[in-house]
Order: sequence, then structure tokens, then C-alpha cells
Amino acid sequence: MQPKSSSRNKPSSRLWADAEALNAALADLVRVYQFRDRDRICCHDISVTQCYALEALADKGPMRSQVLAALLLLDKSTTTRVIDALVRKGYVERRTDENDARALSLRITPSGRSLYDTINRELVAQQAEMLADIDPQVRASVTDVIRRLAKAAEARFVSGVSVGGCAPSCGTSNGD
Amino acid sequence: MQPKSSSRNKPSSRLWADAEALNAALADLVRVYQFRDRDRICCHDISVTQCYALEALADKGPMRSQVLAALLLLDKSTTTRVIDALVRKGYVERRTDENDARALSLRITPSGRSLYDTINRELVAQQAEMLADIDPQVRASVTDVIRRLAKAAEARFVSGVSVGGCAPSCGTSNGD
DNA sequence: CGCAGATGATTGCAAGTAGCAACTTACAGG
DNA sequence: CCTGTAAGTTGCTACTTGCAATCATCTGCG
Repeated sequence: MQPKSSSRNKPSSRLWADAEALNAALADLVRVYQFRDRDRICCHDISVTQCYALEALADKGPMRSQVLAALLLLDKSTTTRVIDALVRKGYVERRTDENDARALSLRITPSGRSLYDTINRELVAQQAEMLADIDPQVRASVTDVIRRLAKAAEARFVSGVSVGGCAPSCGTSNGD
Repeated sequence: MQPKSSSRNKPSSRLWADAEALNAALADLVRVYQFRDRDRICCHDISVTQCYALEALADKGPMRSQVLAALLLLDKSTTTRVIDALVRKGYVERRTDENDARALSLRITPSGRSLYDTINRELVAQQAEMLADIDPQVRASVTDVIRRLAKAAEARFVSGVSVGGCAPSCGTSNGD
């Protein structure tokens, strides 16, 4: 968390320092938010991943299991199970595709949408409280930058290493 | 992701809209970063949580298991196991407290510090690439705001609901 | 037509992560 | 000493996830 400017990469640069600061801040944020989500969302009878799925279906409309998997960066089997849970709870329905009997169209149900709205409203309210004392001008650019970071991270790492392990030694000895 | 301005809470307000946008952006960011971390860090033979622990010990110095647990928002038993793994791998050591035979001082080893530096450098490099095309002025305020968001979120939810379940119905029927 | 190969989704299995409750060891007060 | 409290650990259970194998279709070619 302290600067620490490692000095042995990008030889110097304001950029590197900024990146260090941002990285530390983001690591913290992500960690804390994982918690916030775990505890908050589970109040409403779904898990975090389930909520992401619900959100995707709410925002982007019906889609196939595979597409959802790609969107959420999940394995297709995991996606199946996430949807299983949502279907069981009545928040999502599987509808077979007219043109392809293998494929399914996943769509959110009214009950699912209403749940999602509720959760979303809570989270947004929280966010609003935190934003309240931040300069309106800054708010906009922050959101913008966060969006860009998310997009960049996704792009980088979806095309790059990801999708089931990184290049060299992934999984060598983590098990323990 | 589209505005959607629910319109039935905080009746209107620019703030609410900003909060919605931010919430969506953050949700995305957090989700993507969870992945980045999972895939990247595991290349180096430790899990994400283990890396958080390592980071805490690297940044804040030796501490007790309990303190670390509080810092990482983990149960003490989970913390024990996280440390178990790090000790087994030689990245952390347990040293009994001189004054209290029950307590342990957890401290990062040179090997642990070096691993953490390596991982950190990689992540920072990635961050730097993404920051490269963002206005330097904005960079600073973004980091600042992210820090504040993290702090606010942590404060809110550590004192509030958290620490083992939220107020009313947590755990009622999530299992399925 | 009918079969081989590709494709969408599901299932079996194994590993990782986490919390709660019970337990062990040690400190603290009377 | 003996009781109560505190620091860590262990047993158990549950959830999440990915990989590999499987099932059901679809598609194309002979």
C-alpha cells in the first residue's frame, strides 16, 4: 500500500506510480465488494453469480446458455448449474429454441426481474450514499474510467491468458 | 446496463442516475477482476485469498491471525487454513508470541515477499498499460475515489450487516 | 437416405473456499 | 487451584467451479 515504487520495471514514470496506487486501491475495492455482494445478495435468496446471471438476462434480454457463459466468463457447465438454481427458484425460464432443438433461450421471469430490481435498488442506494459527498463532475469521470478499466481488463484477459488457465504453470502446485 | 432509471426510489436526481451508472460499472469491474486475479495469481502457485493475505502481511507487517482475519473479512478458521497453505509453501512463518503462548505472530518470509513483489509488478504493469491513455489528472482522482469507495463500503458493511450473515433472512433458501 | 463430425447443453467427479461449532491450549482473576 | 475467557485449530458440511465424458441435435457429404 505504501508507494514502494519498485523501480525495476518501467524505469520511473509518474504512470508507474499511478498504476501502483490504482492497483492497490482496486485490489481493496474488489475484495471488499466481493464481500458486500456475498452478504447482501444472499439475503435475497440468490448467490452472487446467480445475481450476475440475472443481471445479464435483465439487461441484455433472452440469450443462450453459451452466450451467458461467455458474458460471465464462466464454464458452460457452471452456467448450466447457475441457471438450474435460478430456474428452480422461478427467476429464469428455459425455453427451447424453435429452430434448434438443442438450444435453449434463457429469459428472466417477471419474478426474476422484480427480484433483480429490488437488489439493484438497494445496491444503487448504497452507492448513492457514497457518491453524495463527491463532486458531481468527478462522479461522471470516475464512472467512465471504471467502465474503461473493466472493459480493458476484460478484453485483455479474455483474449489473452484466460479461458481455463494461464500459459505456463497454472495449477502446478496450488492445490495446497 | 442501459440507464433504466428505476424512477421509483429517490424520486429523481442526478445523483441517483450517477449511482446507477457507477453501480453497473463497478459490478462489471469487480466481476472481471475476480477473474483476472483467479487466473493470474494462480500462475504463481497461490490462490487469490492467499495473495490477499500475503499482501496484508507485506504491507502491514507481522500480525496475529485474528487481526488478519478481521482485515480480510474472513472467519478465523478460514484464516488458519489460508495461512497453513502459505506456511507450507514457505511464504509465511508462524512465530509464537513471547508474552502469550497462545498467540502467533504471522510474518512474511523473504521468499514470500519476493513472490508478492513479482505478482504485484505484473498486476501494476497491466494497470499501467490501461492507464496509459487516460488523462493524468483524471488518473489521480479516479484512484482517490476508488479508495474512498472501498473505504466507505468496508466501513458500511463491516459495522453494519456483515460478519456472518445479514439481518433477516440470510441463508434461508439460498442453498438451492 | 444415412452416417460422421460438430455443436448446445447436461452430468459425474474432484478440488478449492468458506463458515460454524466443538475442541485444545493458555492466560487471568478470584 | 478452578472457572471463565481468549487464540488457534480441527471436523464437518455446503457451495462454487472447471474439466472430461455424455446425450441429443443438427449439418454436411457421399
